[in-house]
Amino acid sequence: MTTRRIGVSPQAMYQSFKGRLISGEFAAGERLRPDRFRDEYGMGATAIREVFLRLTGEQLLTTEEQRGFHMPEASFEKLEETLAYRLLLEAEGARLAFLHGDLEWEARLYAAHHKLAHIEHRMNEMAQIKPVIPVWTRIDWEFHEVLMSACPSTTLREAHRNSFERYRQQVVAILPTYGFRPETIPQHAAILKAATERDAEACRRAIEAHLTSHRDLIVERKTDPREGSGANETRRAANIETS
Amino acid sequence: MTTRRIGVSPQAMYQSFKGRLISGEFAAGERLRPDRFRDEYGMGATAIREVFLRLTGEQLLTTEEQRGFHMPEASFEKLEETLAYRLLLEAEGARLAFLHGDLEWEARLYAAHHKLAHIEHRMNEMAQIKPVIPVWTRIDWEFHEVLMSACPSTTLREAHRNSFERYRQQVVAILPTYGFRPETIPQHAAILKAATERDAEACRRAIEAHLTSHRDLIVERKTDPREGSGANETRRAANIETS
DNA sequence: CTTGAGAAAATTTTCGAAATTATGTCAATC
DNA sequence: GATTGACATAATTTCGAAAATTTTCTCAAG
Repeated sequence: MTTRRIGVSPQAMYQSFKGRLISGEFAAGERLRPDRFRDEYGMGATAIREVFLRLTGEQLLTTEEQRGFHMPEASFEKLEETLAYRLLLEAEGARLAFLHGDLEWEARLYAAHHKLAHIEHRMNEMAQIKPVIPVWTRIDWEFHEVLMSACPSTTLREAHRNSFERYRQQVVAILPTYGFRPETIPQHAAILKAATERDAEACRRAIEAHLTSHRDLIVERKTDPREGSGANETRRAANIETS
Repeated sequence: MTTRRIGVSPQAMYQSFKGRLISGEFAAGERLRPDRFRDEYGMGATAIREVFLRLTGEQLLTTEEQRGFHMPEASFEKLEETLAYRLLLEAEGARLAFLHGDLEWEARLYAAHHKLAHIEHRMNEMAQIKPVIPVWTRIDWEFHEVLMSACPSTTLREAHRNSFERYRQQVVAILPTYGFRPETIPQHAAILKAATERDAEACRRAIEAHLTSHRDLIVERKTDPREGSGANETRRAANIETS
């Protein structure tokens, strides 16, 4: 039903590859050739190419005619733009969710927050957080997705999902901690509190504080360039390993 | 340079077809088979299919595995959702444009408004506006695009473009006048005035009044169902002609 | 008259090869 | 020595046909 011969379905490949695009596996600007992933997914290059085309439509890949596919360029400006974009959508979605969400929704939000707080407290005591980044990314998404889930507009929720993905793509390309800091824990709690009190403006401020706390990190790095320009070196090295 | 053999480039086909998707040529839910347009564009079905995939990523087409491509479904709910989505992005974009726009930008906005007011006054005196809808759509887009152009976030401007296209797709599928009414003229003028005064809140209200004036039309039709359910009949008939 | 199984038809998707375009190399010239 | 042009190489994109899937049609049973 889901598998064809020995390969995976295009839909599964789409989901899988999107996860890789926003988890920092590839460096910004890196060229991605479809036939490079043929064996890995057991599909023809054309089928992979079609998945890439769809990801291009979602701005998670770029393409120039006759130049192939590339990872989108990353920059502080782009990070700020996608941050503001996501903030705009998430604050509005949360506002609408506060108007429509019932007790069931509140309960699901608490459940999602509990999972998130659990893993984040664990990360806080780990020396290397890199291995848990993919699972943390998923749980972080689940929390913000539950927050939006009581918003009745599917259009807005799907746009928010895309903004989340694009923001994360910028974050993992630029920030050495992949977006996690100890401050993240009370920030998520503040969002939960604002949601409980149905205070849209407080929630907007909490989300903004949550997202913009990355800026401190950027300033720190800019004044303390011990390890080069950031996370890209690690990323590139990881790529060399796998090829 | 732009043409290959006898056909057009995929990029040109993409632009052209997107125009057709938001001009009401196809009915909501209609199935669109790539090979149907092979002769028209002088390309293989696969190349057309790839353009469709990209448009799917932009939500201007839908696809289900093994079920081909379809026009997105249209409904009053979806119209309201895309309206709210576009309003959110355009109001924010205009707000930022007010902070960054210079005199040159203001001048371009007046130029765009002049063109728009000209064609809208002409439309107001026409018996059949349908033939000028494509050119009006383009000029209407130009005005709103110039309004956004002083917003420094490319991310937001591109998201707004997509919201405009998706909103228009809903409008032409549902509203018999394709979104044009006599009230449109002073509404555009109100947006221009708010921009001149750099009043973000007034601009937001003007855009909202502009977009939501369609609702009157829906209410009118619902209480006066002289011509069936709306514009779809005309649309479907036009399709039969061409097949 | 409705329902269901099986087969035929139509459609979507995939594939490998061909055509087109970009890139890299090397020699010749200024 | 640097630049330019031609040639060879590599990569991307496109194509038509084959494979896989869904839909439609037929016909018999309840």
